[in-house]
Amino acid sequence: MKSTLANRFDYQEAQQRIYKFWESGGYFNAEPNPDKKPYSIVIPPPNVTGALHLGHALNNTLQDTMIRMKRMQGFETLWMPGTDHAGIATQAVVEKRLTEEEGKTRHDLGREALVERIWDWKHQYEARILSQLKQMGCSCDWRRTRFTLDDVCARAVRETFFDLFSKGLIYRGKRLVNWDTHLQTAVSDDEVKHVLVKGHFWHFKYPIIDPKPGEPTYVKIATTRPETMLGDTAVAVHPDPASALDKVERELREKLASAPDKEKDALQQQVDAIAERRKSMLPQLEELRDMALDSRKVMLPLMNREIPLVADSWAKPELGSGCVKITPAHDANDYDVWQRNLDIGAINILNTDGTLNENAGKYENLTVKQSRKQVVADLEELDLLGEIEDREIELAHSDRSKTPIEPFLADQWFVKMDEPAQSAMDAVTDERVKILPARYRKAYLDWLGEKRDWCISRNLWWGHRIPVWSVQFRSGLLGGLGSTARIRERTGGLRNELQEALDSLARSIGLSDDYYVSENVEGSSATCFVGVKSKEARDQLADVAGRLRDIPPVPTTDQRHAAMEAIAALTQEVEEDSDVLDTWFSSALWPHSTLGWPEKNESLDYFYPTSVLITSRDIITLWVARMVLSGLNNMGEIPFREVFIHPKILDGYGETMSKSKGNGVDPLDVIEKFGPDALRFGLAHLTTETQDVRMPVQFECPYCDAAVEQTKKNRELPRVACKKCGKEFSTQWARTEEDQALARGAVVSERFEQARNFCNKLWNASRFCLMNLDGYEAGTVADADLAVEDRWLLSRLAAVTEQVTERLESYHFAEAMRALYDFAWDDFCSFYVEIAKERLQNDATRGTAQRILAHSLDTLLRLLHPVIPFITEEIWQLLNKAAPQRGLTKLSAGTESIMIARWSEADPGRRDSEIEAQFATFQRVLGAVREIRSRQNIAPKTAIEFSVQADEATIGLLEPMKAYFESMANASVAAWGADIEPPAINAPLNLQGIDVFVDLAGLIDVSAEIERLEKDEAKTQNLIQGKGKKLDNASFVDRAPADVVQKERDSLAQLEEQLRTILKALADLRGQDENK
RNA sequence: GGGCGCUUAGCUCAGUUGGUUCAGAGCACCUGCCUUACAAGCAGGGGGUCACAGGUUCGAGUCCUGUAGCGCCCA
Repeated sequence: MKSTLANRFDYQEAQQRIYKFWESGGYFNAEPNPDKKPYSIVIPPPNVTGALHLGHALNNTLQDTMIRMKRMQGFETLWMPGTDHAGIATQAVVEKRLTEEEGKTRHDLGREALVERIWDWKHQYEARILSQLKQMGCSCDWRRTRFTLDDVCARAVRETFFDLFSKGLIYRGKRLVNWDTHLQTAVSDDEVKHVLVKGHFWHFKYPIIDPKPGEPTYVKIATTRPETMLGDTAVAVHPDPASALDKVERELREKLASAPDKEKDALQQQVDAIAERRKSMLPQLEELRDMALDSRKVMLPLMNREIPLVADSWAKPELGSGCVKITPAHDANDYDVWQRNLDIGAINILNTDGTLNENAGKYENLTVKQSRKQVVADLEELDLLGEIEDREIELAHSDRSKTPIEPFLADQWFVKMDEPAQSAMDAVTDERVKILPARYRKAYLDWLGEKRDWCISRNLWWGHRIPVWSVQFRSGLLGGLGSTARIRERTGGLRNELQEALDSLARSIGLSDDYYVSENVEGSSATCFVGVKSKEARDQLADVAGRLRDIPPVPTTDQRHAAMEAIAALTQEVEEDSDVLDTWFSSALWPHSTLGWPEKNESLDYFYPTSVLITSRDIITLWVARMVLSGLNNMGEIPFREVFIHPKILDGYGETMSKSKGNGVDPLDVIEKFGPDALRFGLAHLTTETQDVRMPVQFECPYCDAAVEQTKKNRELPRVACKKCGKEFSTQWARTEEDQALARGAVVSERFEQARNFCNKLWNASRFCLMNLDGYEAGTVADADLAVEDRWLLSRLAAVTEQVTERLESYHFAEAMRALYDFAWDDFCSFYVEIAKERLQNDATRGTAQRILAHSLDTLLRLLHPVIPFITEEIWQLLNKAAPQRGLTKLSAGTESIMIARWSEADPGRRDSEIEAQFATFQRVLGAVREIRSRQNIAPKTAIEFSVQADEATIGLLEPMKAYFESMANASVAAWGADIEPPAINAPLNLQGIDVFVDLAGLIDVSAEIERLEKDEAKTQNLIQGKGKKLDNASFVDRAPADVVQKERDSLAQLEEQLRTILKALADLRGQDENK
């Protein structure tokens, strides 16, 4: 075995073999087990739009690390995997491809065919994503894999919708939505990004109708979107312009009083401008206000529509003309004005595709852009156009299509948020859900605190269809006109009849309570909505709809037939809502829907609430908050006890990584180059408490492996030339055949090198152990048999075990990695293994050294396994062969897989600060000898002698380490003691309380040594001076704690001692120099 | 406009409850080593006015205030 063990871990070969071994062992599987405590995590389902990137890799590394540690700690551990359908994003990529490759739109294809294509896409990317996770080593229970659009999730969605619907928490309303004219759907506020663009500010004049003498003949307004004037329904003026101006002035003066000088001028100018306005404009604004109160009107040009002047505080007397046009259907602020002045009405001038509709008169069918141009031209013609200013405008863009958003009045479904939001806030405020790091609590609470109703409908085809049907009653049933109360009574009766007929229909196929007839549609007495719970119930309504369109009914039972006839007698049209639900509506249910809710089952009971959610900060509001409120609503219980928010990975320029920018890193490229363990260790090592980490990325030349720095420029090119070999390689942008023919340059980061090197170090240290376990005899080790270095290592091991456990459990991943890295490299490899080399040569010491090596390697592997599972498993298997039984005080056999080995628990009894201090002294002296050796350029093969002057206690500590100075520094002790004579020609090095002298007879580079000592002298002088000053400072001596002062005094004395040594050595050397 | 962060070595980052032989790590750089686990390594070394300005304190990279720059989120 030992001779065949390669000096590098072949992760390419081992990766699949080990993963299969785990899977076939069933170690990933979780089943409710009353003898164990549950620990569960649901994966933030990656969306199937594309493959995973480095951010996902980080996210999943952290989850797998926690899962693997908890599994080893004896918890029944479930990591629930799955993917998300991501409505808009996925439909958009498929539609885009459809256009690019076939020149077709979704309408050419039709709903069913498009959805089918999206399913194809989903299958392809889901497979890719799951494969990526597996290659990373993720230990999910794959049997349970879910998709937000699968049957299990769909059932949970329908159940939730039906519940909220029948509680009256879901309603339909005309609301201003962010309309994406390209995708032709509403998008949520969170999917809108504001971009600063260059635009204009156009000033218009609207004539006043029948001005009285002395009154103005027109009002001036301004807009950044001229075409919206076609939908104006009012012009507003402030109801109390005088006090509004006063208020603004007061605020400005306050600001002025405390402003720094350089801002004073600008503020003063603003104050002056207000004063000027009060003089020149206030009378007219007050007059307009009076006219508004008198119900006077203005003439909307081009449309020749009379629209009222209204008094509303949205008009700002300190800005522009003080008057503002009101377009309720196309501006959020104007919409609010409408809500305060309902009489003015709202006129929608847009079609869903962004062209103007019939309400725009002669501008119908023009695009927004065209109509804007035309409106401006026509107003100019009428001499109603004022000045045009250049201005930068924050323009809302759809994050999905990158096209400008049009505010648009549309029918949408909403969830009332007051109560759900409050419940979700309470859960965090009272810490049933802990958000870590705590600073993210604020974002969560602030957002929920707004309690804005949640728009849950999306005008898409890909997603959960909204389970609502609109029903129109037969007109004859409503009777003639009557009072509002009469109509309400009558429609109420019809709804009851319909509900009864639907209940009967449900019962006829063995369902119950699957329909809920809601209030009438806003403004209509003939139409109401029916919420539908189950899929079966939905199919019944589809049949009813067919029956109403005279499609012959399928043969059926009498009861069902009767119920359908009853419904048909009541209704003349039954229609399914064509929209789908916001994706977040289904992902909000993820923690319980994946466990089978609403079906009651053991897994749900056992694993819910989950233990922790690990995610990144950009979806705290979109997802985390909604999961909490959905969990509380459906389960009556929070979905997870903790939320850990990890950093985002940015590129070297501080920009987020993304495929569309070309700076995205594919985890598989990193795995190929550095291995899965290095990917994971590297990512965990980055996970500090900061909110972002930077990762400069490079192209890797496929020909010569050179790293080519990625720049903002070359990252967008289809081909890049290697800086080293000059050959060109292709990038992700390669489209032409010529480009694609070139070898592809992967995008990677050097930041994984450290982790790769660490894995290699671990591999080789293990290799060393394995090679030296020949003749290993299992057995416990008595404390009396432990050497200094053994006790030191065991003390360190106990400390590290405790640190790693504690740090991982509190999500301090980087700190845990640092502890492991430092221990494995510095303590275990650089010292323990080096010392062991000497001991392994000696039959008397060999046995104990082997046992400690086996035991400590065993422990180290277990501590590392959650982060670097592959390499630790491989070594574990080898160790099982070389040393099947291991343990210090109790022997036990290595488990068949390290995955199911017991997590190491720190033994506080092994902690020994004295031994650690003693060993540190040895390390310092050894370091001093090595330093002098190196300074003097003494070849490693040349043996040297050194002396140590220190108190007897220190020498006593060093005594047992004597042999190791020889094996580790090729240096032997000439003399050591409290009172020794330094060698005649020596290089001294001062440690606190210890002087090390290396005998340099015949070896010395005198001038180099003098130079070094002079530097040392200066440094020491400096320190002495600093300390002297400090101790001369009466207030320090008086006010600082006594022990601090004493420490300074001791330290000064020591420094002075050191200085004497340096000066003496310098004098000797200078003498030596002259002698030469 | 509001919120949350960041600014420490050429680069990417650590730095606990404020205490001068702890300003540190990895990469990069320099010197010397193919020392039988590891050259993806070993032994050493150089390199930082801790963004800037104030303040609190006997003492500030660390606490407070302000300024500048950068990033992200929300309006």
